[in-house]
Amino acid sequence: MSGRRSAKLLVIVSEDDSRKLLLPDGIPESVDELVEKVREACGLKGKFRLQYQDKDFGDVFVNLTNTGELQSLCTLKIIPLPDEESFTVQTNDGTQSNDDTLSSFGSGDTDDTIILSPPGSETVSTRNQQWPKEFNIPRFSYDTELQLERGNSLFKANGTRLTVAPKMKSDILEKICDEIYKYKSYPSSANFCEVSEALIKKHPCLAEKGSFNGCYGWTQRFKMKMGNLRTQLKGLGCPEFLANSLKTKASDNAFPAKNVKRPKRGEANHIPSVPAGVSSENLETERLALLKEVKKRNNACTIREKMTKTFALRRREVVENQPSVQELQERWPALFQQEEVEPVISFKVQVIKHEFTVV
DNA sequence: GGAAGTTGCGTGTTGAATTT
DNA sequence: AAATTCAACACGCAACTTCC
Repeated sequence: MSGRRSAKLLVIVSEDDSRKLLLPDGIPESVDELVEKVREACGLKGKFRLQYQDKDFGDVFVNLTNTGELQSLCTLKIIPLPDEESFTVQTNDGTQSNDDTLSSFGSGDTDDTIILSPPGSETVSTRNQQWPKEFNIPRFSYDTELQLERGNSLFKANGTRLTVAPKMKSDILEKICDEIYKYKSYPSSANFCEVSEALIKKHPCLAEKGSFNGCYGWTQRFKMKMGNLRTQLKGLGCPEFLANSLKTKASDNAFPAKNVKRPKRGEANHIPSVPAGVSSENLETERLALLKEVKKRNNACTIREKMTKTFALRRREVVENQPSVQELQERWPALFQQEEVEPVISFKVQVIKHEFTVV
């Protein structure tokens, strides 16, 4: 049991905000009491749940249902929950902030599991944020913002809608698709719909007259812009899209899609970018080093670190070369160790759950 | 189970707007 | 005026869904 002895806990409020929580009366017996203590100490508003590091599962964060799991010096993580009121944090200087990082830090989801993010994994993939509950419309260029401001006040006054000039349209499409790309390269129709609804909610002067929801045209434009963006990125050699390219795989250039299976819906074929400052040669050296490390005992930490580092190289091999299991086993023996398999299974479960929430 | 219809994606192209 | 950019369109195809 938690006992009545004083306790100290580390509370991770957000990615770059961790705080020490002193509990002179010890760890409370109920989770609700503890939540209130954390809320008071950190100045939190809105709903959140707590997660603790579970020793049985290699210190991954697990939802806290019983304070008996805790001891002094344990680490707690705050997971903001979707709420009618937005989640806010009292910063150390007393001001309140609605921290954007929170939405990316916590899952912001109603799932009971967390996304496994081993240390340093954020450097492996450039896209580590889940699709937001409410899509944030980015700031456009000064020109566009000025016109929108005027347009919106005119719309308020007499319902006049703004006629969007081509330059302004380009600016809106580009900025929004850049924002979309932070989360997904293949958003669903529902995603596009959310984005265009968020756009006309923020800028009502952009609503369209003939459209059933006022933004169908924008939805179509975003779809096309994302398609054009993918083509553009593929042209620049972005491996994520080269892997999905039909033309590079087709023998018959006249009909590039002929006899070439497209990836199934939801299949990412994702190849993450190589971390900045790291070359493929470096990664190959790391792979060779890994071959030696797996032969040593009690070496899980080093292996995990090297496997994380070489994730991009491994994905490239799998997607581009489609090696057999045997080849993969020879080149990446650590991949078949229990420590590496478990996170993969967890991740797959996450992906499946995510697909269900999308559909 | 299979035919028919729908959706989503990549590709190539067009034409208007913009830049050089 | 020529070159470039980019939104938008048409098309072919595979994946997927619906209907019988």
